[in-house]
Amino acid sequence: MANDDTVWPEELFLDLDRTGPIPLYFQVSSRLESAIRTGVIAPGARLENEIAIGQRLGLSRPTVRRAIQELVDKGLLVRRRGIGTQVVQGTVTRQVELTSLYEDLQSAHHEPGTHVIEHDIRPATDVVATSLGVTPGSDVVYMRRTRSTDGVTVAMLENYLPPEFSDITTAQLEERGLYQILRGRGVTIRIAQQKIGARRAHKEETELLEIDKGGPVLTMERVAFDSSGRAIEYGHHAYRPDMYSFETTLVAK
Amino acid sequence: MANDDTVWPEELFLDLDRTGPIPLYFQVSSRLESAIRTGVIAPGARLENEIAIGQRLGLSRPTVRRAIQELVDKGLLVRRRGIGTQVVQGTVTRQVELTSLYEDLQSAHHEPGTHVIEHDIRPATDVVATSLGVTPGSDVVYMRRTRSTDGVTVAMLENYLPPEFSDITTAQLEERGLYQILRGRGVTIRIAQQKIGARRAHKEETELLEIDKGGPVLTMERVAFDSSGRAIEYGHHAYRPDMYSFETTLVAK
DNA sequence: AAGTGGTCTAGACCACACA
DNA sequence: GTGTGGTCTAGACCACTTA
Repeated sequence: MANDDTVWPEELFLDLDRTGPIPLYFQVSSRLESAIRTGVIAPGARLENEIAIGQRLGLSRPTVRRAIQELVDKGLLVRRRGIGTQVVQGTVTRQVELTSLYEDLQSAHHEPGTHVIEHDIRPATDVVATSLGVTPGSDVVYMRRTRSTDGVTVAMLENYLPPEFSDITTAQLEERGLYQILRGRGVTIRIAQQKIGARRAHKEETELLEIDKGGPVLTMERVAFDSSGRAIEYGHHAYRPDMYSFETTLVAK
Repeated sequence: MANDDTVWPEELFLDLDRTGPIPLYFQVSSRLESAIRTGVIAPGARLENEIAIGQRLGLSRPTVRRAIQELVDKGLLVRRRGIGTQVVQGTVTRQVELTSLYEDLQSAHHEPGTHVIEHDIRPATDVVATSLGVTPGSDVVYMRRTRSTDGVTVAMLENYLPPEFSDITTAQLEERGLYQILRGRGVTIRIAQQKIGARRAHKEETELLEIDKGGPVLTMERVAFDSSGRAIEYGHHAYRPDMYSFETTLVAK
């Protein structure tokens, strides 16, 4: 038995709720995550082995393993067979998540704003029809918006949705993020395919985003699917590169 | 019991190897994945329930669940409680993986080439020192390379490594990707933090990447860590945006 | 009411790293 | 050899969806 294992404050895990709807593995992993992020458990610290943790918390090994696996997948912990589990040394940053830009900006404690430039119903071009899985020429919902934070315009967003969303109002779009509106209608985005690139700003983007003439924009093209795998949204977005970038943490399997 | 479940060809899973080193869940998930990608199992098709699959294959439910979970994480399958498991409708693309550009290009069936412009040992600037976790001013390995495919230069790469890698030769760098060299030395990259953005090309990039003057480049900044969580590589790269973009599939938890 | 995935248990054997 | 994580089993109960 190794004696240099980190032993975290007992209190951290003593009030697990076995009756409520929150899974035990999630209660453990989220508490462990905040302990790591706040530095209560230091980078490089070694955890006890899985069975010992299980005994300490009164949980079976698979449950403990699942909690640890969550944090391994987030890049906060590293497991090595024969060695043990350690807190990663490197800086900890947030994952790129499946949220809309509005929520990204919101959670970063800024004041997001939206302006709707166009919002109508129009026939689907071939590219749009293919992405959304509708027949070319059939009606789709189109919207073009700008997104600003603290008064500065950071992005221009063009989106296409299937016709069943034609009752979304312009006022709703100015108030909330698109994904928030969809969730309010019981539609949850589950999978998104994104392609990130760069190009010169178009004339209109130059004006709206206050970019120097011929300057660069960061672009993202996305198709999003709901829980049943049906395409819900196709969009291409242009971002002011000095105001926005994409951060990711990749974990190798 | 539902009778409209997809039943795949029995042969697909009848030769599971229980003696070899390949986990059963991996054998099942990889076969299922290729069956989906080749269209043997159609988009939208429904799978049998997990217990039935287990009986069919002679596996326990947790093992079957894990195999399915692998494909859910890749965005190929969707699971809904009370409903079942279905193949996603949308187009299937490949995940952004933790590989170097060299291997990305290689696997896309192109001929990658590398040219080393600079390769030396120099004192670490504050940014580099912070990223690699070394003391500012101490020696680090520096390299600047261009990467080409089919004779066209697509990227300019600047990288910094800890001093223990000072014996990597320029010739090695021209032959193989950096990550391949590191793996050959027993160093495996496990976690990487990336930041993707855009800016105007610098003068030298304009020439090397044959970009119009003042044109855009796609940039990536990365810190990579090994299995123990130690920083192994810091780099910032510039890509020709008409030749390269980043594709990702995001799956919401 | 029946069927599904979501969670959890209490064990077991194995491969790998290290002293 | 000892300790670790990696895999696997054979059950159990629950929550949710659909009929």
